[in-house]
Amino acid sequence: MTTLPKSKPRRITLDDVASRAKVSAVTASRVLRKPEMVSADLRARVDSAVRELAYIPNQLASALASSRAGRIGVIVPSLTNGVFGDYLRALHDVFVPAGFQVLVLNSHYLPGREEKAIATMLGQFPEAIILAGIGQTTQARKSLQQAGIPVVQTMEMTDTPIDINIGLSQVGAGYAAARHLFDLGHIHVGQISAPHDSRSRKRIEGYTQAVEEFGAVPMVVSLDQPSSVPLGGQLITELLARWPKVTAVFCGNDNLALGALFECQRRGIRVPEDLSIIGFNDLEVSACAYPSITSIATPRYEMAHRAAEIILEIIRGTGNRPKNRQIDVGFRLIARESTGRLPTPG
Amino acid sequence: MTTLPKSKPRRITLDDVASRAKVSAVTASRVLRKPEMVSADLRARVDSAVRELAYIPNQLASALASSRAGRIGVIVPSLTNGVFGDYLRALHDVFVPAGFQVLVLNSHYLPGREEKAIATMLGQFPEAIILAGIGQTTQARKSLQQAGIPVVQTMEMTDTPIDINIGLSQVGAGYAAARHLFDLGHIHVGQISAPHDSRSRKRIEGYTQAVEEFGAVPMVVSLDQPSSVPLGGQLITELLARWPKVTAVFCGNDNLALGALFECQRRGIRVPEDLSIIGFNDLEVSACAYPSITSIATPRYEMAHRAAEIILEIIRGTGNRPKNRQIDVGFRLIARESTGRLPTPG
DNA sequence: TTGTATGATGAAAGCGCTGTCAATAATGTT
DNA sequence: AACATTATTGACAGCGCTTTCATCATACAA
Repeated sequence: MTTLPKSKPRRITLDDVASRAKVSAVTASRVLRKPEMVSADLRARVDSAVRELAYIPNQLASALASSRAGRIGVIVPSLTNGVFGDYLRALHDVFVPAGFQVLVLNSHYLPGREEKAIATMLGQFPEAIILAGIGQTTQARKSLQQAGIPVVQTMEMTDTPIDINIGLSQVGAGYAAARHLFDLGHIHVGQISAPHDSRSRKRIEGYTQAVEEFGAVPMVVSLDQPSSVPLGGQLITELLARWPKVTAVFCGNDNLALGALFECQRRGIRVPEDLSIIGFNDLEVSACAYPSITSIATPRYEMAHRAAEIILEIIRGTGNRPKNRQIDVGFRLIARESTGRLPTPG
Repeated sequence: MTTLPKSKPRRITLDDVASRAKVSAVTASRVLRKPEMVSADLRARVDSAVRELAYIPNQLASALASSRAGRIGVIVPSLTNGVFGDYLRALHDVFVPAGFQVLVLNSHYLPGREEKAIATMLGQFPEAIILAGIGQTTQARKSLQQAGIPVVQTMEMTDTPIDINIGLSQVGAGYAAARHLFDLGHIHVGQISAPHDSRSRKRIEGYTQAVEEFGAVPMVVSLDQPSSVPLGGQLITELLARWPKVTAVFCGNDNLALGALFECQRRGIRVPEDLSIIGFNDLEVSACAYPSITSIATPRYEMAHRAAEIILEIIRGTGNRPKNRQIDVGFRLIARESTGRLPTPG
């Protein structure tokens, strides 16, 4: 293997800037990191050298030398799921102004992929890691604990957090959703979901609790696929085929609810007169659908925002961890047009 | 400032692995990078040391030393917009198996933010950069050209690519959408959009061309906001208030189309009998909405896939650039239920 | 047997930057 | 005037890894 004749243009380094400004490299570095330590004169010289050479600092070298990468690692199970839009936005809103970079990796809802993503992330020396969910593999937990950086598990609650846990009770929220339907007088309450992640399964658990409490029969249809709007149509079709008496359905998330709604419209099933539909997550679309979709609002933005603030405090502060390592941000039922009282016959 | 008493646990390094395996650091490194160069005996010893110590290589150091970061920089204007879901998935599908990491930064549809994102990205030593759109600032173009790495501009076409351009004619696609409505016999064809990005504006341009060609009057309502489903409802309301005779509308994207559809349902406007609606991008939801929404399908997955493959070839290949630096991947009109022929009165 | 490819291993030298600490100049104090 | 204090600046030594390049066995050919 010989070197290509194409001479690769050498990149501008700090030394180039320094020699152009006729100062030492250290001074040039300081102008960029701690300008207040450098006299106005030299600072100006360095600044203009930076500009003239269009110098871009090599973050790799910087991070290696200072062992502060200025990075926050985030691992989410999906980039396309609207749920993580608000979540990521909140993280950016806090970290970017604070001078941190947010690195996002996708676990595709697979614990194995998440483990790999965590290893990759750790190799980048992040200063903290934020995870969605609590279902990390044992190996992953170990690596995270060894890393000695703040780790925040979000979205759901656990009694054995790796480090810090901020989320909400998915079982409780699932229970609340089902309970809402029973409270409206429904007896035959179904459930559809794409239990790709443990949170969906927890919500089913909550549903089951409510069903048992009301002495009803659980009717669950689920397909282990990525959740999507069309899937909601498929699932509701299956549910109604299996249990024609169903008058209300709890959909594992708002996308499924929307798909279910469309399918009902297509088949002339009136919502909520013939079938009540409740979703989960309260995506933006649910409020403006027709009919608007009842949902459980999860404070995703707030949750991520608080996670980010806690991390910042730990990183910059005295290193003290917050007193309570477990924070429950709760949820809220938003009743809309898609759920209605079961009409008493006659 | 004193050192914290909390002794930070030193991280496992390659030297730790090497000494545990009783080999030199170089050998340990080779076991990880080029295992075939090391004898089976030593390889086994190093491998088990890696496992026992749960060693995670420091990518920063690795990248710095080899000046190959193994990273591809991607800058998209939005993470929540479903359009970029397929796009990012395609990039992952190609790059991850090839041993590259995909770094995603968000420009929030702002050229200034994009310029900053490009600078940040360049500071990470990516081996290639993929951009959405062609509207980079002059400064950004300069930095990119200087970087000496492959740069791919996607989503739309330009005659003056920074390096490589793969996309589709947004003007042409906008024209096709409007034309479809005129061809169905409509005369009063409106347009609604959230022209946050230059692509939306190009599509309006295409619409305007078609309008002129048919000797009709352009009727455009737009709000410079992030596009969303509810916004579609607002915009259609405004459009119908201003031009009540409108019988067909071209929505800048499928989210707006969906919002418009819901608003019509709410107000008892029948789609397509009273109003035809065509969207743009062909998101998954459009096919299963009721009525299903006519849209222009853009080959986002294919486009990103080809971009990724071209980059891989350049990086690993002889350094030869492809012959044609401009690739048009086209688009496709998908007629569905939401657009119909204008009923001839009487 | 001697010489020479071949393969496996390690020593040393950075990659580009920042932390530390020493050196110097500028200022204030008695 | 002699000293102490403070503000600037630079020399040097790594951060953890990879890339030469030299070294040493080993295997092969003559």
